[in-house]
Amino acid sequence: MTKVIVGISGGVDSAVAAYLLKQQGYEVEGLFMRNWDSLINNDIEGNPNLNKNICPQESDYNDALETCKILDIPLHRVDFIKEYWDSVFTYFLEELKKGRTPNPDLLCNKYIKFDLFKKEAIKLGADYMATGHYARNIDNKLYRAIDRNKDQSYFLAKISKEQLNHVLFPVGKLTKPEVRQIAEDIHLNVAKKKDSTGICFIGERNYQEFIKNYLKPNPGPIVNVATKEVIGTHTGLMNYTIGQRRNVGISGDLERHYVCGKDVKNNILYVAFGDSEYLYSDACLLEDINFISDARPTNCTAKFRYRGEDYPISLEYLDNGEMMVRYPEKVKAVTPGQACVFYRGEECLGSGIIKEVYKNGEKLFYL
RNA sequence: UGCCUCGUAGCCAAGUGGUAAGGCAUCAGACUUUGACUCUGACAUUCCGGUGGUUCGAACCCACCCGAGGCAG
Repeated sequence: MTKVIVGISGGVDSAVAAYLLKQQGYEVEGLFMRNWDSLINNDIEGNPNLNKNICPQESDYNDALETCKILDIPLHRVDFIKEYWDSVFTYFLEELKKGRTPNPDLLCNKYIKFDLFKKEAIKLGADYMATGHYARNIDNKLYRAIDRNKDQSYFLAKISKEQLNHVLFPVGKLTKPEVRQIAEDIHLNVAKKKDSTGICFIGERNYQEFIKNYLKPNPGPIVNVATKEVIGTHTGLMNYTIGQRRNVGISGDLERHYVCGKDVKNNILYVAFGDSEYLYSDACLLEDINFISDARPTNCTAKFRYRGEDYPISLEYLDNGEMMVRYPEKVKAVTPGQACVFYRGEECLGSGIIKEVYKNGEKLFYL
């Protein structure tokens, strides 16, 4: 019998994934993973769960146990707290120090779920591993989920083709409502559990407070990018992302204002007013390129943020391994540190990390 | 010292006799496996610098006081 180890998180998607595999005749076992410990990791400020008598990770574990009992499958457990810290969280902090906006979940998939977790699954005798991701793996090609609203292929865009070997995404062919319906039909304990949000394995946090646990705030001037006027004080560049409106902390006889750039060297936060041209760009330079697909197109589409739109782009492959992406349509709030993920139709081809942002052939001085 | 203007929620700011617009900020939700963006809702319970007065009735009219600024000098 073919054995599949399913990453059981304590949520609906992985639970339904396990159920579906069992229906298909696989020998299914669950593996619960814990990668964050609020006490060990000094996750104090901005943590809404400290005063609760059970931490959410343990509560999720209990849900996972209950789910596996209902499905009548065994549940294993493994902790990668140190590994998560070393290969995901330190990167996250280093990027923040550079004034960039990292997306730790892409690294979590690359280094934890589709590496350490997979190795653990193999140790447990797995022929395949499976997760509750909304994405599709067809012959080691990564495709978007059928449910475009829940598609998570963006988060998988840093893994390799090899990492897709023997990987199943059972809910990728279903819509979220269908998954919920199945969960209800088989009376799963987590059928109505709210979708999780926030950094994967860490959860919802007051972001600025959360960061304070690890990085010293360094206040500086907020400058109107159009007039160069100083119009306020920021709490530390790491607390802001490009395109951000809320929590910028200036007020007065003004229109809506958005963070449009950062000068890390001079500790300046640049702000633009209204639907400003300063928020748009038409090209960006990518580093840390990863291709899942063998295809190397010069024209395709791309997303610049999770749940962002698809934009038509052209790709230029540079000699140093970096890439120049051009999008004549102009895109709002393209942000250094975020992943630019390439698609050709339904296939997710790969990604690069945004390094510099350009408009009219010039690197934007405020980014 | 004389004259003038102004003083409305955290910040701007309408309203000039009939019972407090709006914007920004903020807060709370929705959405969301990255910090957004977007959307929805709440936001001066008799109060418009203070104290008196006129009036059926004032933030809006009058007097004085306090405070901010400007012009004379």
